[in-house]
Amino acid sequence: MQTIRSFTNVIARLRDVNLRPTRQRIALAKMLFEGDDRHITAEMLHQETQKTNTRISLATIYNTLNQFSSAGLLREIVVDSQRCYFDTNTTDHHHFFFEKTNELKDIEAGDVVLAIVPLAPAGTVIKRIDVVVRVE
Amino acid sequence: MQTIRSFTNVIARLRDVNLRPTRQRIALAKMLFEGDDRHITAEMLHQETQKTNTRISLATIYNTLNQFSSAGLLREIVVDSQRCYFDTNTTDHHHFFFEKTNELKDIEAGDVVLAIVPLAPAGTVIKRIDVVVRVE
DNA sequence: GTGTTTGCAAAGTGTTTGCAATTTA
DNA sequence: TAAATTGCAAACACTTTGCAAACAC
Repeated sequence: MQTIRSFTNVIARLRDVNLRPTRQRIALAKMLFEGDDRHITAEMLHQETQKTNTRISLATIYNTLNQFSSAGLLREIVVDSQRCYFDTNTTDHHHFFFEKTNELKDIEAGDVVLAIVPLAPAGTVIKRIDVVVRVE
Repeated sequence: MQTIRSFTNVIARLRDVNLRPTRQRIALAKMLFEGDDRHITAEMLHQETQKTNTRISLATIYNTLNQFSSAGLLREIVVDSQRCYFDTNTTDHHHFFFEKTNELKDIEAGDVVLAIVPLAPAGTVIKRIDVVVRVE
């Protein structure tokens, strides 16, 4: 059965990263990791839980997003100094940011290629290169 | 005389963008636009004013940075969802962000080159492409 | 003088935290 | 039952705003 399989998948995924599969984490993981890749904020997720009679406090959602992010299940995207966005796609890729709607969209791999990558300043290591194409 | 010339330059620059050259704006413009390019936050500028007996309220600094930015005198850089950074270099260029110290550094033009630039999604126009190289 | 700008204090956002109650293993 | 997690409310950090006093022209 689809629901049972995905349920156990989510639990295994949480266990893998040493997070106890609590009711809240399972519910959030299912929302985040089943279906297509998503770009979400804490507030968006919170509203989504409320529509589905899953009662999870906003504080727990913030904490969970940060835990998932530290565990490598999510990736934080910085595009706006007002809000934290998280991406369920943790592979290397870049984003369009729609300034009118505050929405994010993945750029297809291959549609952005850096011809020259700068050397990290002495004593440092490149952790990540973020390319944000701001459109309006 | 150096001081008088720069003083009048700053005033002309403010007038150019239709901002009345008030005591506060002149002081901030001098701090920002004389000398080398800088990456600053409101709080950093505020501390700097306090060290030089220039009394300017934090609210005015926030408002002034936003006005300068709208006027094209500064450019906002989004690297951290906690703080707004402004860059006095408004020409096209990219940044290193040092995650340990929260500092920004320009990447030399030519050290980042996009080999392929994505097409803007239908109905949109690219406003800007930001490349942030996060180092640690 | 008239309209603009400032500074203050208050309000507003988004996020984190301390702690008692609850849940997981 | 021991350790981890949750939810609440309070605290936080950064930023904006309303409004009276001060300033620019």
